[in-house]
Formats: sequence, C-alpha cells, structure tokens
Amino acid sequence: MKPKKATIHDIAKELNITASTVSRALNNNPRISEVTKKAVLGMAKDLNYQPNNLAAALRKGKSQLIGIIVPTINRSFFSSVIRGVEEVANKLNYRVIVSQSNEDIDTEIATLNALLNARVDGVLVSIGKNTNRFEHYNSLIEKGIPLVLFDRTTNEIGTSQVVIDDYLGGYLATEHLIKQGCKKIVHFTNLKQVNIYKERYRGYLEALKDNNIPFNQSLVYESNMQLVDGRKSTEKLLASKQEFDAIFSASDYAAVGAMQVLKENDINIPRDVALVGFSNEPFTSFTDPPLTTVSQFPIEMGQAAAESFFEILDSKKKKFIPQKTVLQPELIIRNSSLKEGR
Amino acid sequence: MKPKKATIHDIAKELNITASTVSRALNNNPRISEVTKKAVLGMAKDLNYQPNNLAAALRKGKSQLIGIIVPTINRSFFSSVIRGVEEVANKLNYRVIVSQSNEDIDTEIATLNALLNARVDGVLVSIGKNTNRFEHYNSLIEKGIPLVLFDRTTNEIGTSQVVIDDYLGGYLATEHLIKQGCKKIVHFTNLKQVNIYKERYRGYLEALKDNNIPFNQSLVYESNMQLVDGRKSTEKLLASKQEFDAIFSASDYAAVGAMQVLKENDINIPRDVALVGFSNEPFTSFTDPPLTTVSQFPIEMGQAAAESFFEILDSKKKKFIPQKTVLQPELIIRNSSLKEGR
DNA sequence: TTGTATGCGTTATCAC
DNA sequence: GTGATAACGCATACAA
Repeated sequence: MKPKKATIHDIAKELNITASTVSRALNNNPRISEVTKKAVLGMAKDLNYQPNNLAAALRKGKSQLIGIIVPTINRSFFSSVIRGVEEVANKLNYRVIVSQSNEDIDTEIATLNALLNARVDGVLVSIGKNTNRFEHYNSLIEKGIPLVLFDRTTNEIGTSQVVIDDYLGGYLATEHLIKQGCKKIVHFTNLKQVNIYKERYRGYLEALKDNNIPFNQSLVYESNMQLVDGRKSTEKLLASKQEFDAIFSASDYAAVGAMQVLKENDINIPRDVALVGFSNEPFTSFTDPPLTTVSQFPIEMGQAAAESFFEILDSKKKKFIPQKTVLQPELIIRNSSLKEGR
Repeated sequence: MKPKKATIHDIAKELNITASTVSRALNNNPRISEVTKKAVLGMAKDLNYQPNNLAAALRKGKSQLIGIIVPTINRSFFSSVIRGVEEVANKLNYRVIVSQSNEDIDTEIATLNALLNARVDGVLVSIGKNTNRFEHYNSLIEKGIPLVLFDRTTNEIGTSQVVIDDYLGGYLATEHLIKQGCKKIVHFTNLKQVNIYKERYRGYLEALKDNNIPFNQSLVYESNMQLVDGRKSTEKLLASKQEFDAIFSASDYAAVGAMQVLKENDINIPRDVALVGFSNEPFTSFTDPPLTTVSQFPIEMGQAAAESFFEILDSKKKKFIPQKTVLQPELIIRNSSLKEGR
C-alpha cells in the first residue's frame, strides 16, 4: 500500500554499483561514464525515484528554499511581487516559502525565526508599517544569510533593496495634470509613513516648481490613505470651498474614495476635476471613469528582488556591496485625467 | 564573521551532557528533569541556538511543510485562500510553499514533483482549467501523501475537497433578482468549464423554476468569462433586440464588462437592468454602481482546506474516508441590483 | 571512471 | 532521568 520510497541506494543495489556513483550520475557530475549515467537514469525512472531534497539540503548546507515576508499576501501588489519572485526562483530550482507579518512586528520576528529554522537560504522582506526595530534583520546579515528588502525598505539595514522611483512617479503624475491644464492640484499623502509617500510628495513639489505653479500648503491632505480616508479628505476639501481642478492621490484607494465623493456632489471627472491615483491596482481600470495611475510593476519588482538574492548568493566569497535597484514607474493614463479636446 | 551555527552538540558540550538529553529537553520530552531542562533552554539562548528543521525533518520523515498549487497567485481569490491556509498552518508550526501552475498541466505536474522532492507533508491544490489528466494526483494518494482539493475540484480524484455551494450561490443571486421584480434574467456562464459554472447555472435554473418564470435558452450566453467576454456577450445581447431586465453573470469580471457596455448604451443600472456578479472580487465594491455579487469566503476556504489536510494527517493510521467540505456562499447586495422604492 | 568512508543535525531505540 | 549508538538520504574528499 505504502511502498518505501526509493533511494539512491536502491538504485545502486539494482545496478550493482555504489550510491556515490548513482549520486554523481543524478547530479550530472562530469566524472561519470555515459553508459552508467544512462543506466542510473533509467533505473531511477523504473523505481519511480524521487530525490530527497531534505537530505541533500542537510548535507550541502543549503535548502534551495527562499523565505519571503510580506505584510499581507492577499493584496494585489504583494501577491504580484511573490509571483515575480516565484518565476525567477523556480527557474533556478528554488522554492518559495511565504509568510505574512500582518503589519505586526512580533509576528514579523516570529515568522523570520520560523523561516530560519526551516533553513531558508535567504529572505526577501517588505517591512511592516509599524516595524521600528531592525536588529532581527541586521543579525541575519551578520550570520551571512542573504537578505533583500523590497518596496517598504529602510536604510537602517545594510543590504540590497529593490524599490521603484516614487519621486519620479509623483513627478510624472503631477506633470501630467499640469499638461492637462490643471493649476490647482490637490495632493493626498501620508507623511508619517515610510519613504514611499514622502518621495511621491517630493515629486509633486518638484513638478509644480518646474512648471512655475505656486505651491499651496492648504491643498495637501494627510491621511491613512485608505478609501474612507480619501472620502473624508475630499469632503473636507469641498467644505473648505477652496478652488481646485485636480487631485493627485498617492494611493489608488484614497483616489477611489475621492471619485465617489466628487460624483456624489455632481462634480464631473475629469472635466471639473482631473484625478490621478498611484499603484495601478487592478480595480483602477474598472472604475467609472477609469483611473489614471502610476504602475509600480510588482511582478518585475519580485523578479528583481529574486535576482538580487541570487547575486548575493553568488558573490558569497567576496565582500558583497549591497545594491539598490530602482525600477522606473510608468504613468498609466486613463479617462479620469484626460481633459476633452486635448 | 560567519560563526558556525550552534547545534545541540554544542549545547551538550557546554553543559557536559549528551546531545540526546538536549534534544529531549528541547522537545518537552517528559523523561527529563526540570533542572536540566532549564539549563538547556538557557544555554540554547546563550548560544543563539536555532534548531535545524531540515535535520529533524530528515530524521522524522516529516518536513512540517505544506505545498500549495494554484493557477496563479496574484488573483485576489487565490491569494486569500493562501492567506487562510497560512493562518492555520503557522499555528501548528507548519510552513507553506506556494507554486503556480499558470493553468498549464505540464507546469502543474512539474511543480507537483518539485514539491514532492522538497518532501512536503501534503499538497493543497486548485486544479488548472486545462487539466484533464489526474494520474499525478492519484499516485500521490497511493503513496499516502495527504492531498486536498479546493474550489476547482474534480471527482476523478478520491480525496478530500473544499468547495462552496455554487448551486446555492446561483440560486440566491437569481432569486434576489426575481424579488426585485426582474422576469427576463440573462445568464452569463461557461459550460465547458469545471463544475463551478455548471452548478451556478443549475442554481439559476432552479430559482426560475421555483418562481414560475419560464426559462429562455436565448438569454444564456456562454463565454470565457473575462471582462472582454462580458462586453462581447452584452453587445450581442443588445444587438439581438431581446428584452431583458437583469443579468446574472457567474463571474465578476464579465459582470463589469456588461456594466461598461450597458452604461455606454445609456442603459441605467439598476433601473433598466439589474446586475449581479459572482465572487466578490475586491473591485466589485468600487464600481459605479457597486456590484451585487456572491462571496465565496476565500480565507475561510483556505482555513478549511488546511484543516482538512490536518485531519488526513491525524487519521493516518486508520483508513481515511475523504471528506467534502461545502461552504455556504453569501449574497452581497449592492446598488447594481437594487430597484428603487423596494 | 568508480568505490570507500564520513558527516550534515537530529531523533529513536535501547541500555543503564 | 540520562547516555550511547544508529540511522534518516545524500554528497563529497580521498583513494584506487
């Protein structure tokens, strides 16, 4: 019923050779004759042999496993990053173990330890919002375990990072609105947060400056950037009676909240107010009107993170200098920001 | 720079005891004195000991790893299922390895083999659309490796399954439209597919029957159920000049396609045509109007799948009878189907 | 090109 | 309660 799994010893016995020879044949070792190799491969098939990676991992000291920690897996951005990681990893015969930190630092630490116990060969992390201590990551580096940060990164950890150019994204979004003729551009941001929002804000400021549009602090709304926050900010904005002809929200969710409130107040998008979000979440193409936004290329980010990991792995001997990979964002122009006749 | 990782032997040496004692202390073996246990735990901490799960796995013949195969990870439904699996698994000290089949049977087989080589203790699968051979899964069962199917299942594999009651979902959606006063209800489906669409269709038929509404075959549109397919079906529908007052699409994506085309033709939703989708994809609450749909509770499905796996694991000795877990869907009523004044 | 011997880190079995 | 020993399945240094 439950036949013992075949090992290299079983193959060896059948062929009257030793396990080491079998091992060599299976691993494409050059020091092996074509005939025995063929015989081994054939017998392996006959016996339905399945290599035990566990044993190999123990012996070699590497598991062919990559750990990846994200705040939550069921967000389009993160699951797409994982998809990218998986693509690259699988090609090189690595598997991916995923865990979620749920934005909680204790969970993050516990999950990291679990991954280490599973003897992953390296860890890819997007840091939780509330993570303010980084010893657990720095001790990883001391132990020589490859670590790559992506998207939510920090400079307090001396390791390779993969991010997009959020500054450029903010700049492109704002510049686009200016080109559409907008002059009073509201900005939704979250200044308390990780770098990403600050950078987008910086891009917004710079684009205004480059186009000689005076900056107006009262057009900047700070919030937690979820849908409901976008609604609230827009309501406040309307109540303030300030004039504005565009909103650049540094989050797609807040942008959708703004869209809802604007429509509820019979303000036409894009004619009266042009609207731009950030992230290119899948739903942005389904809104009415479809939302102009900035793509962060999550799959490509995952691929780059995986490649970064393998670079660290390969250069294990020499002194490795952490790399910062900066991906270029792309403005996805849709109807929410396209003024007629332009 | 790269200090050798501490093992139980190191701990043993420091305390002048043997590795077996250390192992027992670490594993809460009853045959150990409190004092030595404390000493071991203390020393483990001092030496920054991290258990090597690989070695334990090899010795024990179980890896504490669960493999999970989904068509694609970056779809809200699947990533949410994975989230549910992870929650349950981590609590029991299991890790989750994810892989994607990309709806390709060869990839599916290769990925399954990779998981087996990694010596996962079991596999959770949602079958690819084009998978029509199942030997690779059945051979798993013969080998005694726990296998659980979820959502996209088939009865050709004799193992535990977790699904939602798609029939009921279809029934609830249709019944709701009827209660809103709709009598000519179009249905978008995909009959060639796996069970799920057939079941939703069956629910549609039954609800019509129970409410004495004659079935009209020409109101049923078959397609691949993506957004573009929903658009095409709706265009055909309009061109056919048939009268209809509602559309029940067995996919949210096709429903959004329908929404777009209806709006483009100045057909008011829900006044002229009520619209219901299926899956409760995140974007359905962002459309205009928000889309009525059927929730499949993906996180709960993941939890149930994981629990099913552990049940098989626990009952390993006795003869195990495959269980079919059927989750209840829930109709999420939003404005796309709410006739005014009702 | 192949064989021999050893060990990766852990746990299970037996003995004491 | 603790110790000694073997074994899980594989890969590698060394010999031949």
